[in-house]
Amino acid sequence: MAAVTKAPRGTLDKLPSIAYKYRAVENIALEIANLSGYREIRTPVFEHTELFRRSVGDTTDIVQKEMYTFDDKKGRSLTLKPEGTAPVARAVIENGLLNEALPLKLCYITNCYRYEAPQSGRYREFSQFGAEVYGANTPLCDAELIALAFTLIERLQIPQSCYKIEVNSIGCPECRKIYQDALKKYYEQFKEELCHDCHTRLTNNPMRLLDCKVPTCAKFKNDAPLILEYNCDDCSDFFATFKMALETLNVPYHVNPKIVRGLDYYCNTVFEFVCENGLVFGGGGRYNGLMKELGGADTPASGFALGIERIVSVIEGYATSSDVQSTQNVPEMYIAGIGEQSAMLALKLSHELREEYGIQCLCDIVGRSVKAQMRFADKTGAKFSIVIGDDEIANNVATLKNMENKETLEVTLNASEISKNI
RNA sequence: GUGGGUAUGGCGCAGUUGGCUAGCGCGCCAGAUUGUGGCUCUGGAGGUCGUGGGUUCAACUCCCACUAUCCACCCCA
Repeated sequence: MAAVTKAPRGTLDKLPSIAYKYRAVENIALEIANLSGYREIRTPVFEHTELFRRSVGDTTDIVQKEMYTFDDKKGRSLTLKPEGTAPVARAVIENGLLNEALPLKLCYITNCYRYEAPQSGRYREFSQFGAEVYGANTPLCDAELIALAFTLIERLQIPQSCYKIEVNSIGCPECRKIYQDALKKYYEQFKEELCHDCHTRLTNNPMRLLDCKVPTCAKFKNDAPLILEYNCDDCSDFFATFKMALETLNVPYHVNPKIVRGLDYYCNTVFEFVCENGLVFGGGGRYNGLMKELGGADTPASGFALGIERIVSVIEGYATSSDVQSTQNVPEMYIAGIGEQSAMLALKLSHELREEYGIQCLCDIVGRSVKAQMRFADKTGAKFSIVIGDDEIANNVATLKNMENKETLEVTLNASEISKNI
C-alpha cells in the first residue's frame, strides 16, 4: 500500500468504534485525580534532548536507543517525549510552581514516543495518564498515589483477579549503594556464565541484572541478595508505613522484591500494575533526586503513569462499565423528511433540538428516500424518529416513534414539544 | 536488534499440481405498486491479488529481495 495511505509503523488509529473508550478512560482519570486535588498540566510534545538524558538516565534503553531525536533548523537537539515525568518536572522548575502551596499535585494525559519494536500493547506513539506529587517525602503520599490509580482501575470495573499491584522499596541512594555493591559482588562470581548484556549491566546498572530473562543468567536471581534486606532503618520504616497505609486504604498489593524499574530517577517506593498475562500497564515510584538533578530546588517527588492503550486493551476483555458505555455516540433522535420543504423543516428542527435542548439529533442531508432514511436511523441506533411530509406540515402534527418498542405518539411539530416527549 | 507466522475489494476469508472476464460472507448504495427501520429477495459500486525484480507462452499461485503487520525475546506504559 502506498505510504500516503499507510499509518507509520507502531502507530494506531483510534477509530470511532474504539475512540470513545479512550475518551472515557481519560475523562474518568482526570475526574478522579481532581477529587484528590491533582490539577492538570500540559507540557510540550518535544523537549531539549538533554532533559531526558539527565532525568531518565544515560544508561537506560530509552535514552540509548528509543528516543525520537532530531535537530531543529537552528541545530538544537530536540526529542519527542518518551515519558511524562521529566517534562512536568522541568515545567515545575521553570515556572516556579514550587512556590505554590506544597505539596503540589499535578496530573496529565499525554502522548509519548519511543522507537521500539511494536508488539501487542506496545506502540511507538502511546499515551499515558500520570500523576505527580512534589514536596511530600512520606509513605502516605506514595500510598495515596497508588490508591488513585487503584480507584481508576476499580471505576473501569477491571476485576481484581486479572491484575496485581506489586510494590517494592529500592531504598535511598545510600543503602542502595551498599546493596548494589553486594549484588555486584554476588554476580561477579558467575561472571563467566553471564550473557553479554549482563556484563555491561554489571558495571553500568547492576540492579538490572535481576531483570535478565536469559535462562543462564536468570537462574542466579533466586539466590541473589534482596534489596529489602539492605534497606537502612529509615527506609525500612518508610516501607512499613507505606504498606500500612495501603492496607488502610484497602488497596490490595503484593510485595515483589525484584521490581527495580527501568528509569534511573527512582528511590524508595517503586510499584507496578501487572496484568495476569504479564503486561505491565502502569508503574511509578518515588524520585526524590530528580528535581535537584535537573537543577531545581532539592524537592522530594513521587508519581506514577498508566498506559492508556494498555488500560483500554485490558477493559476490552471484560464487560464494559456504564461509565465507558455512556461515552458512546448514540443519537437520541432522527428526523426524516419527504420533499424539499420537509427536508428544510427537518434540518431546522434538528438544529433547534441540539441548540436549545441539547438533544443529539440527526436528519437527512443527502436527499434519500424515507425508507433509506429510516434504515439509516436504525443503523445509527437512534432512539426516536419522526417523519415529516406535506400532511405533517399542513396539520402541524407528526408521529414520534420509539425505535426500540415501536410505540408512537402524536406531537406538535416544534422543538419544544418534541423535546418534552423523548 | 534476534527468531517465527502472515500479506487477495472497508472487514473476515477461499483460490485446487501456475492457465482463460479473481470468488464468497459481512458491510456499503439502490430497488421490491409510488410516505417509514431491524427479516427476506433483487440489482449495483468497490481489488493494478503488499512493493520491486526474476522464471514461464502464461503467476494471486514458483524463486529472490524489500516493506508492512502479528507473536516471542529484550525493554517499558
